Amino acid sequence: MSELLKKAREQLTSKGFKWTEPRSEIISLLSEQTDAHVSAEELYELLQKKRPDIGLATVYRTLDLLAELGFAHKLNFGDGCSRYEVADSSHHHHHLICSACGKVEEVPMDLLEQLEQEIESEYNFEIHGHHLKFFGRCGQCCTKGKE
Amino acid sequence: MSELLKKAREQLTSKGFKWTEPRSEIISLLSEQTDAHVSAEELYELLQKKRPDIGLATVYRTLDLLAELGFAHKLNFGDGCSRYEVADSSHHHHHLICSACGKVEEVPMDLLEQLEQEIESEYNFEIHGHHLKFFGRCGQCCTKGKE
DNA sequence: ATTCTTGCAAAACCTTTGCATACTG
DNA sequence: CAGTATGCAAAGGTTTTGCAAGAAT
Repeated sequence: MSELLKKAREQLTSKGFKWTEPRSEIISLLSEQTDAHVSAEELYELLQKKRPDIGLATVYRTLDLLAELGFAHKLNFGDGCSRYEVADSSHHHHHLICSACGKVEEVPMDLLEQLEQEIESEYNFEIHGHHLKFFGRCGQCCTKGKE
Repeated sequence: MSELLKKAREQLTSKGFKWTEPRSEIISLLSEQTDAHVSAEELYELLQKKRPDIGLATVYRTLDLLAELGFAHKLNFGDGCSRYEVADSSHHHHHLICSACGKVEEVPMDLLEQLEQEIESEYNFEIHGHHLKFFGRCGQCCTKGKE
């Protein structure tokens, strides 16, 4: 079992949740989607190939659980469904969303820690995380627009 | 007619859209919701009191149009529906979302302009806007949790 | 044994769409 | 008038839920 799965198992069982095959498969598959932000439906489709016995509702329930435990991030790019990515504390990043073609790019930066501290002290709000999205036009679409 | 409505009318008509009573009423009502981030459904309910003849579909269509024109911001706080606020260039702000009680607070800061410039030059992405959300626990919920 | 989890199908929910009618410019 | 916009109801898509059966500790 991979390091990641072990960690997930620990987190789940320590909080009274049970470690089941469907959960293991879903977490494993989600963690393989390093270049995509998958929706529940997409993950379910991928899962069908290997485990056609696992239902869509279980995918939804597991992803929600993972998001609640902080193991995954639930993202919204405005395309009508929630999308998920594994939370990785060593890989903080933001998203660039192209309004023209819908492409989502990641920006590996995290320059908000100072801002977070300011807000925590000034607003009496305990910050657990943040989500920063930039909207605009990607390089390709900018080029196309000028042709 | 208020300054804001005039501006909206100009923006709409200059782009070939028509200025109608439903649109006028919806924009007017949206601009009054200064302390709330209303959903389409909520705005529709409010509108019912004054104009029961305006349909829900028109509210959706108008809000979408306003968001496209940049006159309103379409927001997602993870509560299952889109929420809207009038875009006001003089009032840049971010959102603090309490995971415990769901309350959304506004932070009147905009410290991202420098970061935007860095990203634009480094990633060849033309930024039009951003959404920054902080998740955590508000002061009230922190206090409750400790009791 | 007890508690949690699952699959299935149905339901709930928000949002969009088709179409005939009504309105704007 | 021509082109948009609207209301209504129906359809669409995503997500949640009830419940009986199954699995984990």
